[in-house]
Amino acid sequence: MSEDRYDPHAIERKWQQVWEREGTWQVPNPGEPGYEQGAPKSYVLEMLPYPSGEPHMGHLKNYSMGDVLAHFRRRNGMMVLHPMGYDAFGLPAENHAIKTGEHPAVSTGKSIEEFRRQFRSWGISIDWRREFGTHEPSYYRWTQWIFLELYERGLAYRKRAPVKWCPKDQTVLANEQVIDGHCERCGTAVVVKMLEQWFFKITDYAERLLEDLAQLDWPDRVVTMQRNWIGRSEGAEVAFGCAEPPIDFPVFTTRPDTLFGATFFVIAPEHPDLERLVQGTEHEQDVLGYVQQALSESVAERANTEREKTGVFTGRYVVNPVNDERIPVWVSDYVLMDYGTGAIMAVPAHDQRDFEFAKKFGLEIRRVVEPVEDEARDDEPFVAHSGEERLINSDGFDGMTSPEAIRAITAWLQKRALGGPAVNYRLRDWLVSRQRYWGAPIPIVYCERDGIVPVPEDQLPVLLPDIEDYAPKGKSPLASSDAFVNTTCPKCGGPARRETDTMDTFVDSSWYFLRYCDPRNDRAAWERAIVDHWMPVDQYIGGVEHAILHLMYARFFTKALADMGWLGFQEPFAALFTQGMITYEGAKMSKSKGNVISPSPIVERYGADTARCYILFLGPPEDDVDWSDSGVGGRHRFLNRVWRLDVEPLEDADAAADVEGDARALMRKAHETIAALTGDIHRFHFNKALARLDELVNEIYRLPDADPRARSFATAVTASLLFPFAPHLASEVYERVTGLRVWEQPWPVADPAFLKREMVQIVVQVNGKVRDSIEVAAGTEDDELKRAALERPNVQRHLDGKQVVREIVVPGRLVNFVIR
RNA sequence: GCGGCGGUGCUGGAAUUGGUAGACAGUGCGGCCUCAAAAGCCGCUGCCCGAAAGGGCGUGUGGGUUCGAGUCCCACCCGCCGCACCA
Repeated sequence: MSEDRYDPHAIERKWQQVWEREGTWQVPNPGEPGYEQGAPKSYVLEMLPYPSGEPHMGHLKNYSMGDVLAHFRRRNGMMVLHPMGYDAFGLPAENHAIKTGEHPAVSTGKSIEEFRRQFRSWGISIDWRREFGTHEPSYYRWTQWIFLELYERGLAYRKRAPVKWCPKDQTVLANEQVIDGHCERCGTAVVVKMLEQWFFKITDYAERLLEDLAQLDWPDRVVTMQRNWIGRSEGAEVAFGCAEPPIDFPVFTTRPDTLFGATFFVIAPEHPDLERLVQGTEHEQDVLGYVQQALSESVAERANTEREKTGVFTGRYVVNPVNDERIPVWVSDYVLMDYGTGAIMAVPAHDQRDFEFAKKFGLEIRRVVEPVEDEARDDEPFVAHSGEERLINSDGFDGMTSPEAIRAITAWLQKRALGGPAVNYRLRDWLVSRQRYWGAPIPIVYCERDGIVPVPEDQLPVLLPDIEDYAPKGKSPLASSDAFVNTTCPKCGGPARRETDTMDTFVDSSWYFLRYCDPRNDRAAWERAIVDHWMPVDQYIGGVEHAILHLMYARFFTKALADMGWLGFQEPFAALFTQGMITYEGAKMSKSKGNVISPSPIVERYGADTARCYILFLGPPEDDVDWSDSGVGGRHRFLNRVWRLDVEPLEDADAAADVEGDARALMRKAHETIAALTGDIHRFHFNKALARLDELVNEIYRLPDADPRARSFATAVTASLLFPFAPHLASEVYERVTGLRVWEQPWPVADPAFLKREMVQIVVQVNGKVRDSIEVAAGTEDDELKRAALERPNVQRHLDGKQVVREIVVPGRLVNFVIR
């Protein structure tokens, strides 16, 4: 085979045609023809791509990794589900439409076409029969159905609330889509607006989302991020009552032991009861003016902790339930509506922020917890909380330690129905309305008589209409389509208006992994038995940037749908691997920055096998790497060397069982490689796996005169192990050597008989420094080892007649002489 | 501030339990082949001393444990990531 050149394009075309023709990577559902009863299933899933432009290096890496695992698991006897689809709704396509007038469906369609073409050219082993885009009515029909299911159970609700608004994209955003006060998509500073919007009640699941993290085989840092995001904290809820007007203000605190130190009260500018509180008072104008100003500031400005505290007095007082003291109510933007109850008791002696506020406005600072030592100064708050401090100025609780007081005061409150133990979560409900065009319409109509009416299931999908003008105007572009908006009430038949907002695209991607199991079902979103068979995803692979958003939402959907009886499991992704990003010149690749590197020039020049191997050879897959093509040639050279291995056909796998000498060493190397590389794949050490194949191939080249049977065997092993990484070349080489199809062969198993070494190298140290090494038969006795070591001239020189005080022998490893 | 991760040649990286640091690759240099080039093949490529044999140093810094430390312990420095006026 050495005469002809390695022509990756011819080889890749050939094998892709075979797989295409034979449907090699299709996997049947249980009960369908070809389904192997009793074979373990494995669902290998890479996060679905957002189709914009063409694939970049990150996609190549993601799907190459997934493909290695899919192939590996198939050859280990598993039925592998390995599907592909497109997360096709979303802002970039819509913004493109605004700029060019090209309908998002058209630009998205083109992009999908290109993604599909390239994925196929990479030879990724996908069951293409299961492919879909989330923008297809046959898909979003069921997205809408899920919305209605959530609505029916009170998990989707409509509410007027302060929400994050992006002035550039002219749409609301979920909390999770606001990064450091800026829009996740376009980077514009986000502001707060009062709007009526649709929410999903993810907070009902906070505790379970937290608890079930324990059963997941996920990277620690992703689990930590989710835990932080859910933000569970234990404390107490305490009601502070206002007499005039009569309003109760509950607060959450983690420090009920400091209740006697509460000298004032602060509520957030967005607090729904604020207007009522100040109505008709002389402070009303001041307060409303302050609220106006606070709301006009960007979220980022407000989050700046360096800034001096601001606020105004409301003229009202609330009563501290532990001592009946009247304390003044202030409004300030340092209190967030997003956390707790939007109101706080201020304890300036023991909280940094309250302290700053009290200093600025001359409010009382009363210490109620005594420091253990005299470390606390009067010009700063005492916030330490080691458990040893004791209470003062707190009536019957004086002398208790903080932890004791927390329990005692909480119990005291509970007994009098003034409060009690409480758990607070940072997690907020998921805002899903978007005032944008390119998304799944929310399947709701508004009727003057019947109010909010869900679109009946048999009228789904609510189709996204074609429109002329996609430009955002502060409300959904769908609102300008009379034909869409005007409808009849499903209940009373009277005139009604459709909801014109669309759903956040994260809704689409919160259940796509379920649809892959049963993608052509037009009677239901899925059949439970089929989904229960494939799910959960056994190995999920994707970028760490989805650690919170997508992964939290998908978990929530799974739990909610399981509670409804549609699913028989609680967690969607049993194991997760987060790949590192491929940057270019230090920056994240993005179309807007124009620094996207496409894999296609490399595929065109060197072939897909080279591209796949190179992207996995770059380094540990979880690490970020800066793109450079400087090593592509090296991977291509390696594949070329595999191609040029000139060996005789291998009659059968045992042909080389009894070879001797160099051939024996080669056999051992082959078996060692099988053992080590198999472990590498289990641990996602793909770069190491490929390095081991380099070593094996180098060894075959180094021993041109070894028994041809051993060389053939080693070559077949190389092709077999290379297959998950470079499937086309590996198929070709394997077939030429063995006449067989490599993917139909079980994954090779190392033969322990070949792993045993008859000779081992023993390092000889003197005082822990390597001075020589000796080659001895494996299993040589310690005394014999020491004797052999002592004979070495270089060892002698270092011993130099000095006294050996200790001899350490590590079997199979080393001898160390300790001298004085 | 809180939480997490990391620091190894010129570069990407390797080194199960503490046991030959630098596998494998890239880059560079030298050689072979060739009319020439490409491709390929061979050798060298951590720093310092040495003709060589060999020796000294070396895994962010300082200390410790150990016969032996990239690996374990303590302190520190630097970098990256996540969260953050969280009550």
